Amino acid sequence: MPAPSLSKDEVLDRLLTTFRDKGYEGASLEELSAATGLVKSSLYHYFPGGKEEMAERVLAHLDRQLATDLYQPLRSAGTPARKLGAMLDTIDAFYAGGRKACLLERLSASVDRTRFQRPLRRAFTAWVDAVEALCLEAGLSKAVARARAEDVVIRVQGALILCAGTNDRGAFARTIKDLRASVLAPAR
Amino acid sequence: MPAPSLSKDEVLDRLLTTFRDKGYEGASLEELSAATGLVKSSLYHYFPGGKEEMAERVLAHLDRQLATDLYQPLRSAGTPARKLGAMLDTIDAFYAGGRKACLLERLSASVDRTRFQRPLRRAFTAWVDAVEALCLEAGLSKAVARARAEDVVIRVQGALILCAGTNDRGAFARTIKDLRASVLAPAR
DNA sequence: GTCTATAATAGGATAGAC
DNA sequence: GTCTATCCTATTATAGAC
Repeated sequence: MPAPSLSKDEVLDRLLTTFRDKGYEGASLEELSAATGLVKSSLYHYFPGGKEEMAERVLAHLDRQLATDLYQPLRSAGTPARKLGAMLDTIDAFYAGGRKACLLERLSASVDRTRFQRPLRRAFTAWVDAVEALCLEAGLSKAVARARAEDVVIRVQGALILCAGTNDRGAFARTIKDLRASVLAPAR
Repeated sequence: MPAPSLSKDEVLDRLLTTFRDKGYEGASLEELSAATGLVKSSLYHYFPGGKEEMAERVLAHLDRQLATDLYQPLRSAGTPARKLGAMLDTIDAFYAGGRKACLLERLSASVDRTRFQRPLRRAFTAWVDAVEALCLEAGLSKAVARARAEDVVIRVQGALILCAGTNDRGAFARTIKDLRASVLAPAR
């Protein structure tokens, strides 16, 4: 009898993990197959467009996850400070304290990046926009809010790179800690 | 007659460009061959260890370049403020205002990254150390200097990611501008 | 929908002539 | 040192049975 297959979301989760860990070109169909338990031709059944379609669908999947887990809480009730803290907790957990890479970064660096340009831009912009709204809610000016929001994304991404490069998680922890204190601080 | 061959440094420069633009797994021998004008077996003559050795040697090449162009000026005569400005000018030019990726980031993200772990760590550490020394020279405390130095690398790397992801150079320009004003500022 | 089997090609690497 | 020619394997992708 056929093996119990994973739900679509679970398949996308596993593909996401593989793309994030190996990068787009580094993730072979063999590995994507092993990760999902689906043989190659089954993957083509779900994703007729092959690897590119897998990455695109994974990106859309991540977008939905982030909307639910990261952005939506920012728009809920609660003080800006508490919501910032919650977002940074989520980010810290999501990247396992700097141990895990970011899919957006991995796909931004892929050879086929132009194929993913639009969704990547959307994803990064959504993140910046959500933090900007939080900064505005906390009373910062439009210009400062935008800069602070961009800076959150920049420093999280940069810290992930430095951690991966030095094989030392310290920089990520310090960055998160610093962001907790600085993002909503009054403009000087 | 044999085509006039490139100097070793020129070969390494071209390989560097290819690895930086395509990433480690994205840079095929075909492309590395085209970039250098050397046929595949000629590349193996120079680099018997194949692609891995190419990347390692390119990394060492970059290390020498950075020592000369980025770190050495920081230790020369001049005020810390002027030297910071010069470093940021060099960085801005080196990454073409955010258009070009960073080789260190690309190799940190490669599947074979453990192979490059040691030189990558060395390279990132050298960069942080050089900026830290500048901060100390400017009178900042040891702890603040270290944090500021790490932050420079983190924000440059992060800004490159955000620019690549959003296809918009603005964030890189703003980051460089912000670093000019903030790196050596007195601790609050 | 899932599988086995296989095609078609690209990738990394080597042999050996000049 | 550089080339042509070739090998072997991995990779993407497809055909077709169940």
